[in-house]
Amino acid sequence: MEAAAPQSLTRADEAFDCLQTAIVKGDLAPGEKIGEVELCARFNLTRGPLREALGRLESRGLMVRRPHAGVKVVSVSAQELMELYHIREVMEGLAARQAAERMTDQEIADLQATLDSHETMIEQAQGQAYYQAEGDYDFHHRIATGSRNTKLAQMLLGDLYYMVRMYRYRLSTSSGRPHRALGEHRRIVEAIAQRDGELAEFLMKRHINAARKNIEQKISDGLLNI
Amino acid sequence: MEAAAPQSLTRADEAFDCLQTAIVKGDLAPGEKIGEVELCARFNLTRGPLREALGRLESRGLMVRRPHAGVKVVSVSAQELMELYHIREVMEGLAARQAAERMTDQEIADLQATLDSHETMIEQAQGQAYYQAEGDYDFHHRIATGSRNTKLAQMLLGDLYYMVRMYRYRLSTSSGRPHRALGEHRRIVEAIAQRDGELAEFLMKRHINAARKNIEQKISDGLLNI
DNA sequence: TTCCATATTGTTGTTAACAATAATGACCTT
DNA sequence: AAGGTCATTATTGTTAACAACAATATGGAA
Repeated sequence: MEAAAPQSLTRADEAFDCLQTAIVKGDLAPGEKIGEVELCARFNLTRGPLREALGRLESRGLMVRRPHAGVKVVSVSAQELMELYHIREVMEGLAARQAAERMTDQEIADLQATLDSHETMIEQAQGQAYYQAEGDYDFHHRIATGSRNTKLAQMLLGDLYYMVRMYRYRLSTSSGRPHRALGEHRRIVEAIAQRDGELAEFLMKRHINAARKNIEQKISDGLLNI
Repeated sequence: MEAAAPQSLTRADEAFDCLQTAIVKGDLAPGEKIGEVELCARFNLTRGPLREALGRLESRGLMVRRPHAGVKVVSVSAQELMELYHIREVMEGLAARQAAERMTDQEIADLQATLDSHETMIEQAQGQAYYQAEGDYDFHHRIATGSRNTKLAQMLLGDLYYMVRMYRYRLSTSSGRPHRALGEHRRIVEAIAQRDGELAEFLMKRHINAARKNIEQKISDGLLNI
């Protein structure tokens, strides 16, 4: 399929993207044992690039692979999901602090404008939580890159977010508390605009902590079955 | 070479380990462009498993690979090394906090015993900083696994430590302040033994922060050329 | 009927040959 | 002489065939 071939992208990269999005979207169910040839057929690939992609996925913790026994999508327990949020809390706290020190004024202005558009989206389509989820992702994405900490951004964007998003799709948008989250986003950006790194870190940590407790609550109420 | 074939380990894993240690030890210089066939010859591999290992290394940020242009070991600037320490600070702080909550009494006792052996090592072989470096690695390794946070341990042990160790070898043991570091280790373990997570987190963050400033100082003094 | 051993089968791991692309050098033009 | 363009070459990316291993099913014995 060379319909949407962007640029000189290798087949292995293609395979990697395909599989990653498939996992995140839930097209490949966690725990499901899946053969290589079946994957090849499903994504129009050959085993060489597929294997390379599989290795990368495994290295990122999205798949587990026992020698000669096949691969399967990793299944994360509720407990492990909470652990992911604990990691996010400290790492994104750091990202917010460094972003407050390093983002350009232009970037901060753009970020504020983004929040405005998120607000109108939420008001217009209340209930359509999809935009909120995307907006939330966009917000955290910008903070991560704004930290100018290459490795930090790489770990957040390349590792953690994919695992979290994997559950976002299944839980149909994590929080369901769009207004409150947006308010918290605004306060974080205000702190960044004032170049108050400590405050930005504190607010970001509290923000993610709140999100974690929200999910924890839902799970204990039996509203979410992971 | 089946001289030291431990167990049913796939060739790709073998290749991955070989390359990773070669990078960490400095046998593969950063920035050096190296061909696949040359790597195959050097490590007695074929291109299939090598390629898979290369993909994993790239995904972990230890190598960069431009399509059709070859691979090269990533070269990290002094600034980026400092960023790694910032990340370690928050992540290992979290690890220490969770370790204080979750390590077994036995594990804590073992950890204390390990510190004792480190102390005798330092006293006996003052100057032989290698053991100190290994001991330091061992200490942080135990805390990471003791957190019972799978993903956190994976990120620390699988990603960050390798990049840091890569420079340890080049700088011939980072700190050169063994006694002070050991004292800090002791206080951290004390906090863990008392199940004081907050204190353990605080002490661990301060410990890594001190290590970072130590290196920063050496760099600004021109004692280290990265 | 249940348990174990064995052979089969289907899978993964590996290898080597093939094709495509980018780097390199020579030649021509300005 | 300097710059650019084109052909060559060497490297990477890909493919398909081969080998090895593990899971499974079948048959027999207790």
